[in-house]
Amino acid sequence: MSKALERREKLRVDLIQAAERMIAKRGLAGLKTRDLAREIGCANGAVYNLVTDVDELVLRVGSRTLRRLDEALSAAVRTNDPSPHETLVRIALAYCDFAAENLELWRALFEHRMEADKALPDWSIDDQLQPFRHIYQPLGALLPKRSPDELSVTARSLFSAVHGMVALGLEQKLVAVPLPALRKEIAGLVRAMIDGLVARAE
Amino acid sequence: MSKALERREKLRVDLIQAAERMIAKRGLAGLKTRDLAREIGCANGAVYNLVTDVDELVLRVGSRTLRRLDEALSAAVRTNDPSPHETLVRIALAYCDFAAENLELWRALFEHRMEADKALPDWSIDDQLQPFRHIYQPLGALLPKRSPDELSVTARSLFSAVHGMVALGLEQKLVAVPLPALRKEIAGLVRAMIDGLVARAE
DNA sequence: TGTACATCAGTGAACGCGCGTTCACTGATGTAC
DNA sequence: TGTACATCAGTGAACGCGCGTTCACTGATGTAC
Repeated sequence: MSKALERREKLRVDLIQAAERMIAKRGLAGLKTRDLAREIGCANGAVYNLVTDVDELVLRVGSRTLRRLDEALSAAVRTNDPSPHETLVRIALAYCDFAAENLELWRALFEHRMEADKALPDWSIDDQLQPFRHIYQPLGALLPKRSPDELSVTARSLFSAVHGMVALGLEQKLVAVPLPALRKEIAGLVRAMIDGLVARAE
Repeated sequence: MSKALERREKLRVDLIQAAERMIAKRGLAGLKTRDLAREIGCANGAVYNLVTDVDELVLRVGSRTLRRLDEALSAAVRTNDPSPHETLVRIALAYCDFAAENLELWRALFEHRMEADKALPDWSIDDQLQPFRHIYQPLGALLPKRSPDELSVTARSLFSAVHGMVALGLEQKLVAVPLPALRKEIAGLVRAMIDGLVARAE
């Protein structure tokens, strides 16, 4: 039996990786069970032995994406320049770079919607909260008088603002912004935001 | 013939308004030609005499939404306090309020994607650029040394940042943020951004 | 070691649903004489 | 004013496609004796 379980587990991992590649290449809407089955060498129906749902599959891929994002942000935090100011700028730029390099996977994080009645599993919710903690620390150093709750809220706002710039910047719907220009804009606005926040806190 | 044309034109307007109501109520994904036809009292096929496409219909609704957004922002600009600083805050809050009050219509603006090969018609592109001009003016007053091009870019960034806060704030996917708290956050961060931008420009 | 049996992963055809779009047809409205 | 004809909006059944999911069946793997 152990051999069978192993095989099954390997196939499950294959499936999730194939789904990841497929989303990365063709976007969330390009994810099809039949193509996945062909890719990992099994029948269409077998997918449902490995995973209950396409929804679950998307969430598993999302989980991997969030973990990689988390690593990218971690790397941006631990660098030689420990100034919280510059750390926050690096985090913002790392976010921008990650989104640019993983465009479709990153978009999938926000595009995906569950049916109204189906709840997100706990492991997925957990994943989604991780990235915030990187912002929380340096922000606390800059705004020492804020309570943990206030800091959470501000961290979230800061993240949202950067997210907005990245999202519309990479959209390219109307105006194509070259990536270096976008990075420069983000760095500038993050510095301005932090300056302003610190000045107002004094 | 004029009678017929009039009737046809009225039906066209009915159709677009019905589509608007339907998106507002059920979201972009809830828009169905058969429901629309029933709503305006004609056969399913007749829709295609009034409009070439569902895509066109969505863009027409988007056009109306953008026009209303534009009005809301205009109203935020012309108030008794002419300080560009506070004007920008009012614009941001007006954007937030508009999004909250027109949640699904506002979402539809960003969710809708044309098929890759089909281009946006000119009138639609035009509409989408209008809202920026409200930010441009007061921002120019605050940053007099910037060139028009630089100002455009900064205006866009500022808009994107506010958009991000509104988008994630209204998402409610993980953490539900009450609207008043969101407004306060936005006002705070916009003030900080502007302070920072002005300070850095000196 | 060998045989009978049980389990369950794997198969792929078929179900089911939803929906945008088309199309042959009709009937009301308008025009020509 | 009346008749024949043309036009074209309006009809709704049918097409076509895509795709997630199910399900009766098979065959390989593992267990009991």
